[in-house]
Amino acid sequence: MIPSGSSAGDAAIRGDHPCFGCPVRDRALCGALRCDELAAFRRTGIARRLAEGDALCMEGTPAAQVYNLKKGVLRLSKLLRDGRRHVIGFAFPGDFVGVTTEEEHPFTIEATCDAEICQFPRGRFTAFVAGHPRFERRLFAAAARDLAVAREQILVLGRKTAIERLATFLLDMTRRTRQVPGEPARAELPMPRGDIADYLGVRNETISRELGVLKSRRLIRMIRTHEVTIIDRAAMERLAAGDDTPTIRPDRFRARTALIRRPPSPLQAIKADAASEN
Amino acid sequence: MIPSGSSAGDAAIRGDHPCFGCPVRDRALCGALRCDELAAFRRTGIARRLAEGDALCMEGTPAAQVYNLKKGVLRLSKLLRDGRRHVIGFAFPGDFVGVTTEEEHPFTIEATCDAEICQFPRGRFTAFVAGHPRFERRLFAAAARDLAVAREQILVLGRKTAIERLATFLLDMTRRTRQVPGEPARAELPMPRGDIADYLGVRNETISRELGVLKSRRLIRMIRTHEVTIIDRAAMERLAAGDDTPTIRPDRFRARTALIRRPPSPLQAIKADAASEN
DNA sequence: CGTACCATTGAACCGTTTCAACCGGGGTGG
DNA sequence: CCACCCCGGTTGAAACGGTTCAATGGTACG
Repeated sequence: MIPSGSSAGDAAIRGDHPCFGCPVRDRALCGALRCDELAAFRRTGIARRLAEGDALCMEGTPAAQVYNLKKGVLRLSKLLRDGRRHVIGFAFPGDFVGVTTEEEHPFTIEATCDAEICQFPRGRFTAFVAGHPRFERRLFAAAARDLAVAREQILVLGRKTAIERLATFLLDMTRRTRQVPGEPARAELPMPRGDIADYLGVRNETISRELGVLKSRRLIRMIRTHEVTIIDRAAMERLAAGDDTPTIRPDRFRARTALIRRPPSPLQAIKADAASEN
Repeated sequence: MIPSGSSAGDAAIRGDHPCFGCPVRDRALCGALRCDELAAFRRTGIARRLAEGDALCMEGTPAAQVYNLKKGVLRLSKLLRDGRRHVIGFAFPGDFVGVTTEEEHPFTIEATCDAEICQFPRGRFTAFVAGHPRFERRLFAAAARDLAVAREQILVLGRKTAIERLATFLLDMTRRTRQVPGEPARAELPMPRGDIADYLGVRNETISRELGVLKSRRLIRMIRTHEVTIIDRAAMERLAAGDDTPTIRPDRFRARTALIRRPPSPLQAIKADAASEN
């Protein structure tokens, strides 16, 4: 709806630029800034390194900072009062996290492995955003993307079986993993099984078991504990989309609650929709 | 983070204004517009009435229109390929729906009961937004709220039990229902049980059963099929927050996957977080 | 006054969890 | 240097929560 601002950072960054050598300089929001703007922005924050397990912020604490991930993978999670944890999502290099309109962080952010970030005081970040509409548009576009992703995950958690969730996740992870052209798709899984389980709303034993099933069905191959390759991508896509041909009970997966009460809608809607785009 | 623009529509709308008598004139995005701006905006779209079950748009079809709900409740849903349905959310008066950065509608939007909407061609809507920063800010704020809601729902679907999901939903619905001060909280449920079930990721039989449990536990009272009152709000809040005292097996709900690897973080983070806000 | 549809209730079944044992690699200390 | 331990991952067996299938009740509507 709102076009993301075109990249403005064509000029090469020189050695004295604070973002010199930054792996995400062109990615994400930073890419929307001119060289000098970027430098000014960068100087409002500081760089930090995180070890595996370090927490950036805790759910419920004041949201005083926002973070830009340069390297590694972060885990965003929420807790129920009795200790049940759910992983809302993972953040990858280039992602901004901790950006919220609330006063408190809505979730805990931790490193699943060694990571590097830039960290900006919220007030200065907000002020900078307000002064740079192109940056603001990108931020909006990122929020819109996050929203679409979150709603897709709602579908995953609300209606997919364990093996379908896992297939969906593995396919997602291939998009986050560097691919070798011509070779079967790889998925690196930098987080422990428990994190994947808490992300997919199942227990880690289930992740192990269903990985085993995918393996025995020849859909994937385990390279290492934290790396798989997709052997039969088409079958994986079908499985993830909820269009599997079940092995055991052929009648189990037929239509459940389809019920679309009335197709697109009578005359009125068709006329209205077709009539005017712009 | 980005403040929502202050309401600009103080001047009363006169009888010749296209929004005269509109129940959501001050709500939502419209409230960000001056009287004349609002009139201009309103004239880019048309009003429509929907009967229960009418579809506004279908998942996967081109997103040609955006809609502003004036009256009634809409249901946003997605389908898996084999027909399993999930309700992503409900829309209430004042909500804008169908706003997306994608080319296609990410979900189907239908009326759960008779409803009234205004409908705007996407192109004109986008153009109007681009020309009215205050409006755009509100849109961003709405997206941020939707994102927070979606992530809360992820927690619900990922980790809560059926009865906890239902308690969460009923409490949410009290916020969307007009309350009588001094009386126990009411929740109107304008949608059928099947919609609630598909929203909470369970079957409608489960909704019936768990409503029965809440009733027998004296937490709620059923007024009619589509209205309940909350008798013990504190207990409901505890239940919804995952802090229930289970009746059957006292040991079942103890901490599960708590494991916060390292508290807030070592020196570095404390210093950094405390040091600078703005 | 039937009929259609939603809601409720019952009983058997199944997918996932729970609990427990075991495996294997990497780091540590004797 | 190697035994030991620790911890994440895997595998097995039993239990449970929610589903599935089926029958019944209730109510709006033609």
